[in-house]
Amino acid sequence: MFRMLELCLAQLFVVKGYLPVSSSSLRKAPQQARGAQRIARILDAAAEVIGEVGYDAATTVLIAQRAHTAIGSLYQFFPNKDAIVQGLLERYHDDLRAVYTAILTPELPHLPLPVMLDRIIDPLMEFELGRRGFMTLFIGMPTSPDLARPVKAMTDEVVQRIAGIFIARLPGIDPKVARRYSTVVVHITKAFLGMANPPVMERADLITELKAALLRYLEPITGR
Amino acid sequence: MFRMLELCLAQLFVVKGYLPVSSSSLRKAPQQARGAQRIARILDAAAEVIGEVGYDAATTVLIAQRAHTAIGSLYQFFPNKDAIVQGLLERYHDDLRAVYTAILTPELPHLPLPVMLDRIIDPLMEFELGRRGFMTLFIGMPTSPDLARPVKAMTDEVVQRIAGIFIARLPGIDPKVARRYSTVVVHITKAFLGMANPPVMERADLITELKAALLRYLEPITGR
Amino acid sequence: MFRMLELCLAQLFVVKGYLPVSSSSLRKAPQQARGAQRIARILDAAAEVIGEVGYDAATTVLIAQRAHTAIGSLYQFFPNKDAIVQGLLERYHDDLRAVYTAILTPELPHLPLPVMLDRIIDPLMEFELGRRGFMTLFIGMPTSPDLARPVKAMTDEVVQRIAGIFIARLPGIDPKVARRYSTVVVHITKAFLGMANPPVMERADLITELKAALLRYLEPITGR
Amino acid sequence: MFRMLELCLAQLFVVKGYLPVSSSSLRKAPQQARGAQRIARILDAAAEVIGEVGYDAATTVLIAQRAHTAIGSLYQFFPNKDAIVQGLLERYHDDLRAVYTAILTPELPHLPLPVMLDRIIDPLMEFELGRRGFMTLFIGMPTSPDLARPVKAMTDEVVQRIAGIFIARLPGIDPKVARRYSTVVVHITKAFLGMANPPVMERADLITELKAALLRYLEPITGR
DNA sequence: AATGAATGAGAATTCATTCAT
DNA sequence: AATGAATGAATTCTCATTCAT
Repeated sequence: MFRMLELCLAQLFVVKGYLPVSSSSLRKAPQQARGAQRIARILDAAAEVIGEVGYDAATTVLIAQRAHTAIGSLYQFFPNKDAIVQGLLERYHDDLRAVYTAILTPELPHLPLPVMLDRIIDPLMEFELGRRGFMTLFIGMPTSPDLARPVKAMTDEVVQRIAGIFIARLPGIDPKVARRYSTVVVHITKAFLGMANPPVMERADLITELKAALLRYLEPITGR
Repeated sequence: MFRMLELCLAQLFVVKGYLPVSSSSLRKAPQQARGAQRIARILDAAAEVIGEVGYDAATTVLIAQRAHTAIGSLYQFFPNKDAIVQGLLERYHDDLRAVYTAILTPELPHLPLPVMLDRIIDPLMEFELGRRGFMTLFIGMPTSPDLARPVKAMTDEVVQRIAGIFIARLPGIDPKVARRYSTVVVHITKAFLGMANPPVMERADLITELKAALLRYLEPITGR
Repeated sequence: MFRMLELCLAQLFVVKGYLPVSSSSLRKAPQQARGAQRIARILDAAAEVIGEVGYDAATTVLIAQRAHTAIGSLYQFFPNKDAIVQGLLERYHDDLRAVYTAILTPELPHLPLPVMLDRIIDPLMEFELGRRGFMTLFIGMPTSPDLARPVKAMTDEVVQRIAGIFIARLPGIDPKVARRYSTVVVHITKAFLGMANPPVMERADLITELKAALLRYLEPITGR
Repeated sequence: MFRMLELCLAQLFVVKGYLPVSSSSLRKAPQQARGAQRIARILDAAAEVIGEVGYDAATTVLIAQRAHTAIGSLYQFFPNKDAIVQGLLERYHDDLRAVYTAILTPELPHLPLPVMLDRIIDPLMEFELGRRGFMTLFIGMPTSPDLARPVKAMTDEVVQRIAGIFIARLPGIDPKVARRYSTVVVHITKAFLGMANPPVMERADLITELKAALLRYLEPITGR
């Protein structure tokens, strides 16, 4: 009887909650559909809770409650608390890769700079602003090395892709220099993301100013 | 006997550790010089420990040990853990105010932009890069509202001062717009600070690029 | 498809695993041959796991996995964890009875003491040294009363049988005294078993010394 | 007020509870008399509880309650549950050493065998039968390697000392052989200890039979 | 009957804070 | 005032057992 309700709720969540593609942080792969849904619900709950109170204050019990799950179920799939966050980061990472795949068309590096920035920043902002848990983890540099590593890996990958755009646009550029510019671009973007979470500026202004800052920073480097 | 040694050590620390000017976070004002030194030592220790392991992992016992103090003594001065960090932030705030007082000379707003930026950024960077505890707290947006408040207050004050420079430089500017530019400048600077702590770039490059980014961002706004 | 494989595996195990004669610890008697095999597999698995990690660390899930069975199936046959061990002990008890039946021939009490000891100790040692799970349970005096009871019952039965040999050999002996000697013999034997598991002595020496100790202890009592 | 009572109780316990000599398992050495008493009380409680329910079922909360102490206090001195048992074993080991020092007089190896056994077994039995926790740990071969190690070390030491007696008594004996006999003696003694805990025999009979068994086992080896 | 996900009481351990000395 | 032992609520994680499929 409650089971029915639970299943219906699971259906509602299914748009939001889905199985992470790469599941290396899981204790075991779920063998029933129920399990996959529950994993997704736990990750959604973790994202919410972490977004609200931060990593340390996000207790496993709190996450389980938010996921309408028993604490034991949580540990059936995730070996420990860190693994939950790793799972979350993996999911974000996969999502992010999907966004990049859509952004990085062959003609992108050769577009006029303002257009190129629009093409990059708009989908990225839409992606990131919709995920409070993501921002908390991605911006707030976690202290545990097990968590810092995937966050750094994710950042590095983004830096590498942006550097790739520069290299395609300016074939003669020293790759190290390209990485340096890319690093700056990524961190400035992170900074603007940080302005959105406890919002210190109108969101429209935020995006306008981010584009302005990046445009002016890059113009002397890449040309219009 | 140990007391003697302790006092001598306190003397050595006295350049670094000193009593915060405003002591609203203290349980009571220290009655003796020894007490003031102890408070300073505790704040130093807290800064170190937080810089090393982050706020949550910085236990009160760890801080007390680092300060060569008994945990009971710590609680004699600070009512709880948050108060220690508040005290730390107050002290940072006071330090920062001192730096600003030195920076904000009447002629500053009228200097050529690159010179102005040098005058602002160099002492600021020197100040901030020397304080790991500061960066951890100032960049990592603490989750507890009691801590988020002073951090926000501090950031707002900096934003206000920078906005003041813009207003002095461009008398007709809308103060709201000035604040917006100032907010951007401050957050970009924060982002570059974040690149220093687990260092992702040479420190010299960091400062060069920060100045470049701000210079180009501000040039169209303030003129050279 | 997997079922086929499972049945084949069950066949392979069938020499080792068989249904316990007395099945008082079972939730219900298995209705099909498959069920009996499954019970045997579970008991085999329990013996292995308990022999390896001890009773407390032998989780029901571990036992089920080792038995290539779902945890739910395990609970279909055994009402709880203790019942598994009780079933194991029952099986051991039955095995032990079989060994004794073979040992206790009518002429046994009248053989020369060294021959009698050979006839008793050799098959007993062979039986016991081959069953790590047995030794763990039988020597390590379980704390739970539900488990201590069958272990005690088993020990008592062995004591009784050995006492019976003494009484047959020395018709005038006080049965209480016979029991006392028997108790000593059984516990000394247990002690030597304990030396085998994390081995503290060559197995050959072990048996030699056990026989020597018992021979010398019993000689003055029973005569050669 | 409660403190007074507590201190009085501590006085009562002081004959039983005392600071372990070697305190390698402690998290930190107690710096106040209160702390030393509490450590002793915790060890006493652990011995009782383990003696009653065994190691696994002896929860830290149960031990703390029995010691009239908060769980936190327990962990102030002992880093984890294993360390409590290690501390207990250390204390037993020290006690045992004291007993041996009293037993092992220079003339011991040269006394008539029955007298020698009396001199060894009587104080040893008195020591061991008074300590249920000791027996549980010493006889029941713990599964955790961290606990098995000290138990083994203790057993080895006893074996070594007994072997020393044999070597002193029979100067030409192969030390390896002496060790073997000693091992047998120690394990037989352990077996008789095991008969005392859930008692299977009158204590007087127990000691009589132990002496008989050892006397007859050793007579052919060491002579009367 | 078989499967394995779900449940939640209970275990070990930590740490902010208090309190006796 | 200074010290550090004492406190216990809170946290992470386990595992025997149940239940939906």
